[in-house]
Amino acid sequence: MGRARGGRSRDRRRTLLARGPHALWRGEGQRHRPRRHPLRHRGHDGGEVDGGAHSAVVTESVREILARPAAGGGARVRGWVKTARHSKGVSFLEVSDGSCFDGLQVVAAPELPNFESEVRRIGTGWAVDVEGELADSPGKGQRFELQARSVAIVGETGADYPLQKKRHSFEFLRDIAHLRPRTNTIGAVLRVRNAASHAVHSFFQERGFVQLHAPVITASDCEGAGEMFRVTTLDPASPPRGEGGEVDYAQDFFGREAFLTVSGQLEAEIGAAALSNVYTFGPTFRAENSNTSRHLSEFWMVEPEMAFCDLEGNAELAEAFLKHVIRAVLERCPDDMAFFNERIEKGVLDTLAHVVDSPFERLSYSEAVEILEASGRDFDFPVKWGADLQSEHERFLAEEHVKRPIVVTDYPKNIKPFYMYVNDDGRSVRAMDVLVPKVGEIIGGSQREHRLEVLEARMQEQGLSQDDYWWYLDLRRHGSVPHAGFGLGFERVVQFVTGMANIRDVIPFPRVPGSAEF
RNA sequence: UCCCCGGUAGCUCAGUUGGCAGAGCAAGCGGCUGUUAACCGCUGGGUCGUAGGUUCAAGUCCUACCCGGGGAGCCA
Repeated sequence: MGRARGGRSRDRRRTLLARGPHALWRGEGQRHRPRRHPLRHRGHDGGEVDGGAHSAVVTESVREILARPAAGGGARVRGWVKTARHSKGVSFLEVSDGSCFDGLQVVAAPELPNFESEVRRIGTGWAVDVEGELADSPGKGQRFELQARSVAIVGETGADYPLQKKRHSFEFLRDIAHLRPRTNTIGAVLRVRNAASHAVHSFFQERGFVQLHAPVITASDCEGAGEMFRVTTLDPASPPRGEGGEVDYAQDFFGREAFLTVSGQLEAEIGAAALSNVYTFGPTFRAENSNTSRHLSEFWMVEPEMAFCDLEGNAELAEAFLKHVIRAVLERCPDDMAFFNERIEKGVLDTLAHVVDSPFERLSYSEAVEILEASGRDFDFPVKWGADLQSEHERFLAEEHVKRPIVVTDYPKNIKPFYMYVNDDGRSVRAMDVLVPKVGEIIGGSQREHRLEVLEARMQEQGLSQDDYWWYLDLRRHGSVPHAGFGLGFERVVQFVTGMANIRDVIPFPRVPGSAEF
């Protein structure tokens, strides 16, 4: 960011960047205040702020301009040209600032002093600062247009600017992740992702949950879940070694082995054992060599944990939660969602409306097995009580059998982790998976084993050291209560809502095996 | 990690039985009074993923590797 390349203009840009968040905060607040002349703005201290070309003050966003009740009055737009159409007597620029799906059409006439010298050269991707009069547009495709009084060039593009006015493959866009937020699709994804993220917090906050900040660095391999990324400051070329030649992690930064977290669940359980209802929402890391459209090495996970709660309450919360997030996105991003419905996955709006309006299907694992056995399908993997459900089984249940999200509960004990509550039948645990069409497992959760003796027995069965989990066991010695929670893959929710086929395209900077550019 | 498919211009792709490397878009130049992925004309642009091999001749056939996609496993 602060690399000193150019002289003056570089410095100015840095100043703008430095003021950015503050200016944005003020811009957000504008919506709740009476409208005023868009070219004159008040600072937060009430003073007038320079509306000149280099002010850091955010004027109206394109979204706000397009939401004006009527044309007339001045307006200013700063953003990036999505497409430019030039003819001899007029130039059209579609300018987008990312505030909404649509750009604002700018009409530039030859009377502008820089029409020949600059305006007619403007192409896709140029950054511009335009002031003018907002008018009803005589053309089709937009309600308003900005008739420019001045068009200032802020930044040009080189001849090698890769984004064109045509469809690009998502594979290509991943290679230019620094530019792809400027595309229609990724821009829409990022706005939807933002709305969904906000909805995660609003859902829990409205219900009195406390957000618990789980650690990113952890010393124990929490659930025995998958490969973990090691965190170390030892010299990889010559780490200190013990007498047997093994690496001596006692000399490492934390005095022991450390890793990036694969789940905040165990810490969330600590929170629930005091604050009753908590949730975590943060990045999670898995070093699995997974190469699929549904896995990332770094992803965001939402993990609520509730004291005095059983599996039924857990499932109810999961259902209410998904519906809340979907409703929030539909309400807040209608234009973006219309685009996804049209260009990315036809019918996704109907699917989401159906999900929001109908209750999730509930099935026990045993019932699911019976349904699969009775389906007459020739599955690649045989269906048998005791074996985990395969992708093809989950897909059949969610996509064909009920055609909406489905909650499968009470899985065989042997295929689930040690911390899940053992049912009275002794062979199943109070686990649940929420399966949705296309994406598959979107939520995994359980009622936790809060009985010390049972938990210890389970850990012994699975060969886990009680020393490593001493604090987890200690929670069961002091005021232990039934509790439950789940983990939800945030990117999978965004995938489900947008209809995007590949999870790498719903996170701004995807990390997958062999790739951590940007 | 396994199975299948692919890699040709900046992008998206075509390339016949092994016989001169192609198109559309983009870029550059010119034209066009209101466009909507604007339109019309002209011009430039190639390590055919990489390294070997077969052949008079390889984008095309063979081998290995690299990268990407789809599916599977693992999971969220």
